[in-house]
Amino acid sequence: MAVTDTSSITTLERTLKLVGDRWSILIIRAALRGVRRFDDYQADLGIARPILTSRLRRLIDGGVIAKEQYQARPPRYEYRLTPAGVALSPALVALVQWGEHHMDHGDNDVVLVHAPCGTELEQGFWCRRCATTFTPAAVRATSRDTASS
Amino acid sequence: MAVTDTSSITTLERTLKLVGDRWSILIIRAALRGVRRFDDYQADLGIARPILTSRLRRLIDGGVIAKEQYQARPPRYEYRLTPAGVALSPALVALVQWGEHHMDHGDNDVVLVHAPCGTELEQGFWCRRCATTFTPAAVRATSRDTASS
DNA sequence: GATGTGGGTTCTAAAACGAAACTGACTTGT
DNA sequence: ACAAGTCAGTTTCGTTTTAGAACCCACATC
Repeated sequence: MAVTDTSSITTLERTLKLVGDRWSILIIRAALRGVRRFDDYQADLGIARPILTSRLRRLIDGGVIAKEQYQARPPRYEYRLTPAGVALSPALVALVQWGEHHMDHGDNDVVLVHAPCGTELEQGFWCRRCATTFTPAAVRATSRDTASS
Repeated sequence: MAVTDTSSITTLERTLKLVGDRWSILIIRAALRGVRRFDDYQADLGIARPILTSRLRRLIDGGVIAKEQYQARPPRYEYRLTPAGVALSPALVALVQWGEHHMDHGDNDVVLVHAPCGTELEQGFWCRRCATTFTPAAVRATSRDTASS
């Protein structure tokens, strides 16, 4: 399975440097749930305040979260996802999905479903041209130049 | 967007405790690429040996990787993904995809494509019943009982 | 003027990480 | 037989990150 190749190591590594820790993904999920303010993140996640400070800064630098002032005096800010941050939700969903299916989940049997019909969703790769879904085995990495040729 | 709910916190947290560090995902990618042996992981990733030891142990305990003896004397082992480990590839792909699109990638423009036709893949949520793809906005979390009703 | 709130910083201890060397059980070459 | 090499780790030690508790500051409210 050729999901990656040598030259893409850097990108994944940098992505993981940004969100590949125990808190960032949880912060992003909290943001998706509507959490906006410092203290709310702190209470919601049970994260230590200095860590939250540094994670928020890193996510802001990485373009995942935007810090917006919502009142002038005293200056108060809220932290909300950028479009790039929202675009991380497939990764988040993939992790939640995997956890629900493969971790020994004692008490909770939560599943993610297609809201309109209630059917459990599958996550797949979609080819627009072929109008088909396919498995990881049919994924290939290539450079952008040759991809469009 | 209702990707998650309160009761699934535990599962995501436990999932991240298993694979939410800087190395585990990279180890899994190496395994997907065919890396099998201790020293090969070490050389491929540039990871410190003691860390590799502890990560492999954790991934084995988590059911992501299996340790198999491939020769008896001296006992030598290889570390390969279990089906659960392979099932993490959508999450891995989602992260790679996101990185390619949203990180400022200076020099590498690698994209993931549908191997048969070379078209860049999209990652989506697929509803088997409706035979349609949909966005994160149409995802809802529910308990397993009510999901199938 | 006392207390509360939001958004942090400082300080210190604990844990994780990394580099390099060492161990142990064999295999291979001479 | 003896030296050197391979694989899969462990040990040691020093550095970096992370966690937790407490503190600080500007302002708002009672």
